[in-house]
Amino acid sequence: MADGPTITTIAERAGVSIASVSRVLNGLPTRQETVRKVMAAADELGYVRNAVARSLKSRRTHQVAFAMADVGNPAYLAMLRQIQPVLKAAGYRLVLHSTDAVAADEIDVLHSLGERYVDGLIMSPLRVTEQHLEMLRGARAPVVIIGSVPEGTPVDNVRADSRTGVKLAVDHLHALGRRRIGMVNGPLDTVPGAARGAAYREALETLGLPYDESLVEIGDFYRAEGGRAVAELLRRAPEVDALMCANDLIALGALDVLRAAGRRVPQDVAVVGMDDTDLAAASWPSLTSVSLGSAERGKAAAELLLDRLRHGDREPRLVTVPPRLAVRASTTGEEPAPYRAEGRPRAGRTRRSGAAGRTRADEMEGGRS
Amino acid sequence: MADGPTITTIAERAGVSIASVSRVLNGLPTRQETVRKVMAAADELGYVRNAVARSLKSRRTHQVAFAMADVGNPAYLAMLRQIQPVLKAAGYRLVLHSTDAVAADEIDVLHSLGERYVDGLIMSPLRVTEQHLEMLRGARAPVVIIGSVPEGTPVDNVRADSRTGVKLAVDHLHALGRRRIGMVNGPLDTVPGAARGAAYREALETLGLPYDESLVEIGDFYRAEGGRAVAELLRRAPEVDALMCANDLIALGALDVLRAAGRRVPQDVAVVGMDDTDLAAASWPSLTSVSLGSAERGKAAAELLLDRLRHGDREPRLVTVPPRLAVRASTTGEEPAPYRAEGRPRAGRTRRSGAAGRTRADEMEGGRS
DNA sequence: CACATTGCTGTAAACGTTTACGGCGTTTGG
DNA sequence: CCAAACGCCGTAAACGTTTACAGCAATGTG
Repeated sequence: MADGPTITTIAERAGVSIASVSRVLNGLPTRQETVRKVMAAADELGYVRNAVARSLKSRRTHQVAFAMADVGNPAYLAMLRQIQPVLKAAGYRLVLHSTDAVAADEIDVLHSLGERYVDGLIMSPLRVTEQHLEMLRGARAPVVIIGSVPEGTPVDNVRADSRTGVKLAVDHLHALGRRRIGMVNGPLDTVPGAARGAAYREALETLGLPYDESLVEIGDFYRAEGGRAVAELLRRAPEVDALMCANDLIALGALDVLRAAGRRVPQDVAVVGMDDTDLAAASWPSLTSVSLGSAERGKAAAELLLDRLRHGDREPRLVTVPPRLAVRASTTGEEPAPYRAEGRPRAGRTRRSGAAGRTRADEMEGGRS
Repeated sequence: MADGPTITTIAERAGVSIASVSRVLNGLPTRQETVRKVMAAADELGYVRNAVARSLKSRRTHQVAFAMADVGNPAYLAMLRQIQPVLKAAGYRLVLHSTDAVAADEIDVLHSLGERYVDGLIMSPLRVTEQHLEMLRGARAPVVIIGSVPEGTPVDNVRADSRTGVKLAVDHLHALGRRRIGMVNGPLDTVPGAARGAAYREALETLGLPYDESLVEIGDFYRAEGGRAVAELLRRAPEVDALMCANDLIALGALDVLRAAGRRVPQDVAVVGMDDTDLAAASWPSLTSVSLGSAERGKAAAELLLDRLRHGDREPRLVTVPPRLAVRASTTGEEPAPYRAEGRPRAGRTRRSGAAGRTRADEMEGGRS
């Protein structure tokens, strides 16, 4: 790991000044002969530009930070998946922060913008406090917030429309004949929790259904907590015939508990998740889920930031991504068409009755087809 | 976004030299009075240290890169999830690269180490070519490879033991009475593809089972491709009674296609995945999967790198993470115990026979319980 | 009281670039 | 043939830090 070559090394070897080396390296007009010498020297030495020195001088790091609340959450990962290629294509590197859903960490990240190790930041805060706003107003680099931020805050903003999203889902359930539609939510003091809770209430109202507190249960945005909340809700309101879950993980927990309780999905209880993550398609029955456009939001955020980095002075912009309902089996019972069963489209399905329930491993004996 | 304060600004305001400011900021011995003045000035100006300048001088960026092959792959995400907190705790930032499984991008990342924008790199290459090795030998910063690298390469190395992993799975299937065990693999010119394919063959041999080419199908490490491969395999070898899938996504594709073909899992065909991702637990039937310890490997890699950053000259180290078989319903038919169905442990499950198959959405009418 | 020691501080150099500026040699125009 | 114009190039300053070194005042020692 011997000290790498610098433009000084190259200059010496090529017999020119460091200014010339720099000019050649940056493609500024230079005599052919000099270009040749410098290139040769650079090649022989295996020279690579020092990004740090370059950043110091140019005041551009070509790095962008993305602060996600939770590295485990598929919704944020969907954003990440879109953000990454957009930045890469534009020649930016991605610095990844995880704030573990704690506000102090989010503030830390905003504060650290002062260190100028990135040119901008994309952040998706779980809650937006007054302190957040204050830091945003004084931020030392452009910030894009994924989530909602009060009008007048000098940052670009990408929003989901969870209100419409929840309405889509509730309307769908209503159209399927469900009338006792419960909700399983995450904490109400988070931005998504509050928004989704309110939207649920509103959607019921629009449909003329009563808002019944016993049909609402608060847990957290994780599978186990979601399951627990559903168990509680089932105990309290056994007549529930549909569950609006505030995210897919909660919905998976719901499926677990419903299965254990012997309730059929969707015949007895229909289930809807939110975020339309990979898990929704993987589960069985596959999960009807409200897509809040995480991927699109990520992409939009990255593009807003890049644009802002190019034209620094623009007015702050607001982008709202419309929701979409991905209808799957957990409400309709209809599994989406699988891959063309190439070469084996034998019509009559060999479904047997007692498909589930055997338990001891050593009872198994593969029934050849 | 007015130009932020620098130590020069502070020095002027506090009436001291920049050297003193720096000393105070770094906690070097200084007169109380000076400390007070500097701190006051720094506070009033909202000073934050410029990380770039600091890095240039100190030759330490406090950044580490993680190059993953595919931001969508849950196995890499599991690594990421462990790497992130380890680095954060040690005061390092994480720069995330996605190489999209193309070798040239991996080489690029290795090359870019010369820019010295990170202190070290963790990389999980899909294949290790001669060019990789050459770059690794000349790398300008410490590298940890997750995957396998020939002995003598001067990098730390964290390996999974997929050979034992596959063996665990095949033995498990064999113990369940399966004798026609197929394999659905990814491309053989990738490191995991080659290793898993060979391990499968070897495991069969150990058990005295014949290696039958018609039971092996190559697709790619994704769900749709996996499904297609399984459809093909079913057509060719309908008697197959177990499928060893080279990762969980392929296994999900297998479940899709088996369901569509009316084969029951596990009664007709048992399915095993690899990587034990979140998807394995989410699917239904839940997926028996070989955990290759992605999380543990990520953690180990991060720790190796940090250690290397502290003691630069150490011998390269090799860590092998043992595999584990997560047994679930896709082989035993036994769903893992769900959450204690709090307050509703009604014993007899109300399983009905025709649980699946209704198709038209408007046929639905929630049967209240 | 002279001198060494101690404790703080400021000046300046360095990290590796980019870039404004001036100088020099060659070409061009009158 | 001289002056102006032009093309290249090198010197030096700057980006914002850290740190070696030297200077200086106050203290301690003989």
